[in-house]
Amino acid sequence: MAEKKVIIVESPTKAKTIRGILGSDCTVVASNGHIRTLPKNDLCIDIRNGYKPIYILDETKEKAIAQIKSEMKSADELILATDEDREGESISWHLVEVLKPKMPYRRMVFHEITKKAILEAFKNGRDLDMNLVHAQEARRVLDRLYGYTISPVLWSKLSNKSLSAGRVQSPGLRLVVDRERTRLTFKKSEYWDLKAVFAEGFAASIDSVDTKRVANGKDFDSDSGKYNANSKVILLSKADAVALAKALSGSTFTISDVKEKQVIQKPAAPFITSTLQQEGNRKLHLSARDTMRVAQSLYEKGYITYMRTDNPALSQEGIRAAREAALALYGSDYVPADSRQYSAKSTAQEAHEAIRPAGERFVAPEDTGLTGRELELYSMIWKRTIASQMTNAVKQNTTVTIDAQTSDGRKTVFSTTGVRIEFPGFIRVYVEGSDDPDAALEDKETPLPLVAPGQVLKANKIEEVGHETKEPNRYTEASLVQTLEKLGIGRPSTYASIIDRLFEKNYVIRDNGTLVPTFIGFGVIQLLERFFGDRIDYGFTSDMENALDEIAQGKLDELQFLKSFYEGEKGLDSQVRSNKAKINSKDIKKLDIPQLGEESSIYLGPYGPYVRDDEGKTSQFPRTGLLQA
DNA sequence: CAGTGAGCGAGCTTCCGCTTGACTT
Repeated sequence: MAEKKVIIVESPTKAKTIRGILGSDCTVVASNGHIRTLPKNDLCIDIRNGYKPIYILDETKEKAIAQIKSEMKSADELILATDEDREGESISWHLVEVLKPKMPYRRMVFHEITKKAILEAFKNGRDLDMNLVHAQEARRVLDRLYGYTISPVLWSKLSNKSLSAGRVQSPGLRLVVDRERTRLTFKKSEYWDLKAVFAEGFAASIDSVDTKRVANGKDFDSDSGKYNANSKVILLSKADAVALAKALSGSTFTISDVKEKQVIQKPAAPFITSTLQQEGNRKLHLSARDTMRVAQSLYEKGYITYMRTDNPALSQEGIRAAREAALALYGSDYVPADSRQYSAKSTAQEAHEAIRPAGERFVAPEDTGLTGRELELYSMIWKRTIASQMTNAVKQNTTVTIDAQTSDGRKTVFSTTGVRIEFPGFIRVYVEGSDDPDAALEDKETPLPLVAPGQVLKANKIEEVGHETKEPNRYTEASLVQTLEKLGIGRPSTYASIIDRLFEKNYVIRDNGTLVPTFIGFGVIQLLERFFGDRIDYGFTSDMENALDEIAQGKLDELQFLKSFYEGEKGLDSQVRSNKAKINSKDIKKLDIPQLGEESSIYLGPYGPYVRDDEGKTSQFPRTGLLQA
C-alpha cells in the first residue's frame, strides 16, 4: 500500500542519482532550474499593482513541465525538493503556481544524497516559506527595474548600440575600469639595494645602513607608486648603491645572528565555484566558462559533486572519503586526529556542499578513464579535496644576519632567509596556484649552509641591484571572479556569464589573459559614476542582501522595499527621469581617461573613439591596440 | 576605410539567476 510520491529536484543528474537510490517507490523528476521568466521585450513589472511581476512559462522548460505533469497523474503526494536557498524556494513556489497540484504537497530538502538521509527527510517536510519566496521576487524585480530603466539612458546618451547596465555587471565593469585608471596614473619609481655573494655558497641582501632601514617595495604606495618618506628609512639611488658597494669592497662580513623559526602552513579549503574557476584559470589556463563546461560534464558522468556552490564544507561522506584516501596514499602521519571543518562565509546560501570527487570512495584520477581537460580538472579536484583533510606543512625558516662596516665607518647589516621543509603534510598532494608566479616559488626549499654567529664570511662579490615599483596587475578572469565574490556580487551560477557579458558588450577585451577596458567600457562607467553613483557602489549588492534577509525573516515587507528603491525623491524612477533631462550627451561623450587625455580629448563617436586637439582637428586614436572601442 | 553635423522618424536594444542541451559566434 505504498503511496506513490513524485519528487521534483532542480537538476536532471540529481534526479537520476536519487532514482538509483530509491528504486521504483518514487518518481523523481527535474525542473531544470527556474520554470518561469519575465518576457524580455518589456519591463513587465506592474508598478501600480504592487510591483507584480508578469511571469510567463519559460519555453525551454515546457518539456520538463509536461513530464512532471504526466508523472503527477498517478501520484498521491508531491515532494518539492528543490535546492535549499532563496532561488530554490522560489522554484518550488513557481512549480505550485504552474502545476496547481490537487494532491498534498510538501517542501523538503535533502542534505545528502544517501538512502538514509532521504528516507529521514521523508519523515519531515514543511510548507513553502513564503517570506523566502518574497525575498527572491524582490531580488528579481529590483534587477529588472535596475537594468531596464538605466540601460535606456545609456542608449540615448552614449550611442544606440545596445548598451547595458545592471546591478552585477556594472560594478564588475567598474572594477576593471578602476584598475586601469590606477595603472594609467601610476608613477614608476626605482630603488636600489645591495647583494653580497659569499664563498660559502649563499647570498644576502642589505637591510640597513647606520640603523636606518634600506627602502624596499613596501615603502611605495601600491596604487600611486609614490614613495612614502620616513625618517627611519633610507632610499638608495643607483649612485648611492654603487658608492656603498665600493665602500664595502674590502670589509669583513661577520655573522651576528642565526634565528630559527617554525612556520605552519594549512591546506586550502575544498573547492567552491569561485575557487575552482580561479585554479582552473591559473593552473589549466581555462576560462571561467570552460572550467564550468568541463565541471558540468564531470558532474553529469558522476565523477564530482555539484559544481555551483558557495559552501566549502564537505559532507560527512566527503570527509570520511578524503581521510581514507589520504591514509591509503601517505599513511597515518599525514592524517590529523580530528577532521578539518570548513565553513562558508556569512553571505553564502549553502544549498550544496563543496566540489569534491563524488561518492563514499574517491576514484583515483588514473582509474577514471578520463582524458584531456576532464582528467586534469578532476585530478585537481581530487588532490585539493584530499589535501584539505591532511596535516599541516611544517617549515623551518632560518634567518642569518650579517654585519659589515664600510671603509668610511658606516655600519651595515645584511640578511637572508632560508626555508627548509620539516614535514610536507598536505604539500605532497596539492599547493594552491598563484596569480603571481614569484609567489609560487615560496613553496620550494631554499636551503642555507650550516653557519654560526661569529663566523667570518668571504664576500666574493658585492653588487648593486635595481628594482622598480610596478603598477597593480590587470584583473584576470580568475581575480575578477574572486573580487566579485568577496564583494558578494553575483552567484556561483553566474560568475562565468558575468565575464561573458562584459566581452559580449565590448566593454572589455582580452590581452594575454588579462581584462582591459575599452573606450565604451570607460564611457559607460564614466556616465554611471557621475549620475548613478549610488547604484554602482561596490556595497550596493551587500546592502540589498541585508534587506532581502530581512524580507526572508518577515521583518521587512517586499513592497515597502521595492517602493523605497524605486519611488520618492531619491528613488530610481525620479533619478532616471531627471538624468534623462540633465545629461548632456556631448559632454558625457568626452572621455576622462587619465594620462591618455592630457594633450587632446578623446570622444566616443558612432564609429568608435576619436581624438580632437585644441584646434578642433580630429584623428584616429593612435593606441587602439591597447584600448579599443 | 572613414570618421565630428542637421533634422526627420521608425524600430530596436536592456536585467539576474536557476538549469541543460544545441550548436557553429
